[in-house]
Amino acid sequence: MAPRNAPLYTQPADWVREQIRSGELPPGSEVPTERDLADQFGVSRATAARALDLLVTEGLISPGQSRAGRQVRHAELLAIYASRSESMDHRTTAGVDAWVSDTTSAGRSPGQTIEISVVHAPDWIAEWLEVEPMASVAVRRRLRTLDGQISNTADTYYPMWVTTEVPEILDPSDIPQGALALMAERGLRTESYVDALRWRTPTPEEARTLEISQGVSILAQVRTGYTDSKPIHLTRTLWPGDTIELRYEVPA
Amino acid sequence: MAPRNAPLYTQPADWVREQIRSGELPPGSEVPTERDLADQFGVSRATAARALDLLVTEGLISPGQSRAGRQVRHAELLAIYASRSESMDHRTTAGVDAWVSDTTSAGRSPGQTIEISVVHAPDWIAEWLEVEPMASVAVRRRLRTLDGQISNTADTYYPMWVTTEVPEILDPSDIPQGALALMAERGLRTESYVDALRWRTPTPEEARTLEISQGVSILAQVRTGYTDSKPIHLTRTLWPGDTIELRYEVPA
DNA sequence: TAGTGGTCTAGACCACACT
DNA sequence: GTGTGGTCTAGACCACTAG
Repeated sequence: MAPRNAPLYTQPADWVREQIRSGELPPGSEVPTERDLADQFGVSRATAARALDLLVTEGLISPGQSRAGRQVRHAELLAIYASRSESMDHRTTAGVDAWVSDTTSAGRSPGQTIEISVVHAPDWIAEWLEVEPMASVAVRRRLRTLDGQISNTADTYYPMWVTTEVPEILDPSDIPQGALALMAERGLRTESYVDALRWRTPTPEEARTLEISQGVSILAQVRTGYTDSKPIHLTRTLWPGDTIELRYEVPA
Repeated sequence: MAPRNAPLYTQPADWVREQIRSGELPPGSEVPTERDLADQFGVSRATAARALDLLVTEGLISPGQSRAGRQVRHAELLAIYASRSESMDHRTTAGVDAWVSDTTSAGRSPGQTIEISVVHAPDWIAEWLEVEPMASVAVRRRLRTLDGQISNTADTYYPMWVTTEVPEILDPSDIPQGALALMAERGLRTESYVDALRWRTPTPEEARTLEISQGVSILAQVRTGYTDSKPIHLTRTLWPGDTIELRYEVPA
């Protein structure tokens, strides 16, 4: 199976991976310690550690912290429909936040906290929103949880002229029907989206917020909403890269 | 800037990263060797190596191979429109393969090689294509290059009943107008897509094909095409995860 | 208190690709 | 040849956490 000259650390890695795959090590259970693995395979602790690091980047086990050790991660792949050709219009007007409705219908328990602030727009935001660099923009920062675990962060930026039309945006409480529906009521109906998807390593701050290790990468989804070819909002959602499947349903 | 108890290896990493950012180390230039870095910062070679490994996973430098050393990578982010609300219909009927037309209009030089085979469908393909597991399906494997460099692999799977309608699919030569346009001529017009996007670590074989190191992750884009709510083709495109920005333009 | 992962050192051997 | 990165060893110290 393995190539002739495979590195030594692939042996412990393959063994633990197989233990997980077969169910011998169920989700949540303790992974053998580096020292135990080293003894078992007759390798140094560094080699055993490298094997486990491999499984961490594969998302199979947690990084482990001091005495707590490493555990087998729950392999719940979250499938999110980022666009749905029929119900998109329904979602933005149904009076329910899309995140809440999507995850609830999947049998999960979502939650979110909201913070409002006004910041100077970084270059990439200014470019998408077509405002001057360093211009003031309003931000609604949402930290979303799923079944009590941190799932993603969603920061929505609005040009200031939009907030004068829809001042509720600056209110740090939940907007029951969703901000998009509220904007539509004021004549700012989102007519089209552009999503830009990038996959990168997190900054230390992002890694801390999402409670992931630096080895795991993240998916940055930047959604810009337009009305009359004019950008009116931008949402950057950061997902842990290995637990998410994004789906787009589009007419041809 | 750095936290108080930052690991030692962040120092060489930060220094080299800054050299690249400032242009002191331009794309294509040689990165200092592990041994030189170790001397310069008074650390062991392992620590210097760890610093450079960090930059590899960030996509800033190449992994390096024996005497060739490591080079600063060309930071060309390739932006691909995976869906465009207006020109989608145009692309599938214009008589030009979408990959060729998109990259050519961006001023790049695309190329691709094609292999045809018939295989038993793995579970996940059988599920999307709604055929029996292990049923025979036809595959067109394309290895695509951009300016001479390997860019991505695109494997398109067709249920066998489709190939009886469009036997040209089994011909291992380029289909000038594109397979989708040809299918449309035979009454199999793709009416809608579903794209499923996942980010994961590559298998050793995938890493070899795409000529990337195992540390870098890949984007797997699985596009299933439907006509009359029936799946008629599935394309799995594998991109090196850190060089690609996928964009979806969708009506709301 | 004891054991864990995180980090670091100072060596070493190897395959490989440039010269 | 010669220097490179890839790998491996056998130690070590530390912060942290569970019991």
